[in-house]
Amino acid sequence: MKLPFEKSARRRPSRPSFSPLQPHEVELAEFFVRMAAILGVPRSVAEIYSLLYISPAALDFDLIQGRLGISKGSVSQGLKFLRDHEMILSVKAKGTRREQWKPTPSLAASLVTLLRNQVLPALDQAKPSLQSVLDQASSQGANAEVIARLTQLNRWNTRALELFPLLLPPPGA
Amino acid sequence: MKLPFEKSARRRPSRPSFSPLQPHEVELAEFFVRMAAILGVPRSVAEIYSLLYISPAALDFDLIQGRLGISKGSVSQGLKFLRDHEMILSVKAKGTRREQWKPTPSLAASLVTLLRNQVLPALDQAKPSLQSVLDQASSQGANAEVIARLTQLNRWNTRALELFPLLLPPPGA
DNA sequence: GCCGAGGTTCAAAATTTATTGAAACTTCAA
DNA sequence: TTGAAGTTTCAATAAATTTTGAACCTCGGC
Repeated sequence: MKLPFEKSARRRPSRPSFSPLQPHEVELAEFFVRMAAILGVPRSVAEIYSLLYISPAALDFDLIQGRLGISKGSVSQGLKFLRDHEMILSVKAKGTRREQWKPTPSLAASLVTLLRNQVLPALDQAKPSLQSVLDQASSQGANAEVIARLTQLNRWNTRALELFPLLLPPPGA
Repeated sequence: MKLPFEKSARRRPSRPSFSPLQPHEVELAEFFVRMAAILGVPRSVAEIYSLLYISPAALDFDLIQGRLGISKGSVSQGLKFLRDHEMILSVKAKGTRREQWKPTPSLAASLVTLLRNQVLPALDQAKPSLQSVLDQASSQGANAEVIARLTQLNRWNTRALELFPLLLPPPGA
């Protein structure tokens, strides 16, 4: 299961004609990559975020691709992921067609959004299942302790569904 | 990155001579598997936990292996993981050599332990790196906004390291 | 409309992670 | 001690996830 910190951090070469990552940029990327890994977010996504995070100005598609030395596909998918979770913003300078990306102001808010998006649908989808599991267990005359556990699990699920939206309202709420 | 809920839940046959999982047992397992996946915990581990969770009595190694239809190695590693994160307890009946397993009383506490064990070492290891990143950025006269971001990241890291132990004291504290 | 810069898609390839099972280890009972 | 039940290890294999890149969109300007 990817026990803590084996030989991580294999580096990629930047594309020629783009400046390679500086040591401190690499170090920060490694930090983000490790944190992201806990939530199963792929390295390329963490690298993109990290680069935006440490860059003074917003970056465009080509620069990201060039400096990180990853494929167009990865950049596109990575930016999509980050966009979807509201972790980055586009700052399109007018008169140009290219998008420029920078991190959303609050990393904390970004994390909450990410978590919400990962956890909420799972809880939501689970709701009927959990009830059904409890019903089946009851009707089969299950042990009292098991019933208690399942009841609690249900209660939690419901409570979490109620609480999460309060923690950080979804966009447009 | 394992986008939410594709075709998950491929089932495994129980070993012959062990009763196959009941529908409600399967349903609960699917719930745990999905939740676990968010934290990158493998399906076999979640299945083991789920089975213990819904079983009226503590289960031994063979029963777990038989009913889930997984290998000895997986059972052993799964139990080790769950043990290491204090999510299960052994209830060895005296006069017998076999261990019997059941879930720790509080699932909530188990989760906190799991998180602590995954996150804390990462934060801890990151501390010097983050400081160094900040130093390098400063000495290279980085943009004020970037410095602010990095400073904040450092602050968070430190605060998290201080707070986590309070949330749930490590065993033996 | 047409063109091309700017991005997206998605099947195939590369990589990472999980699972298996046979061999090795431990421990208790006799 | 010895023997074998009970468990762990770990190299090999299987499965899952990520990355790549070439083909394919899409939109704004001409």
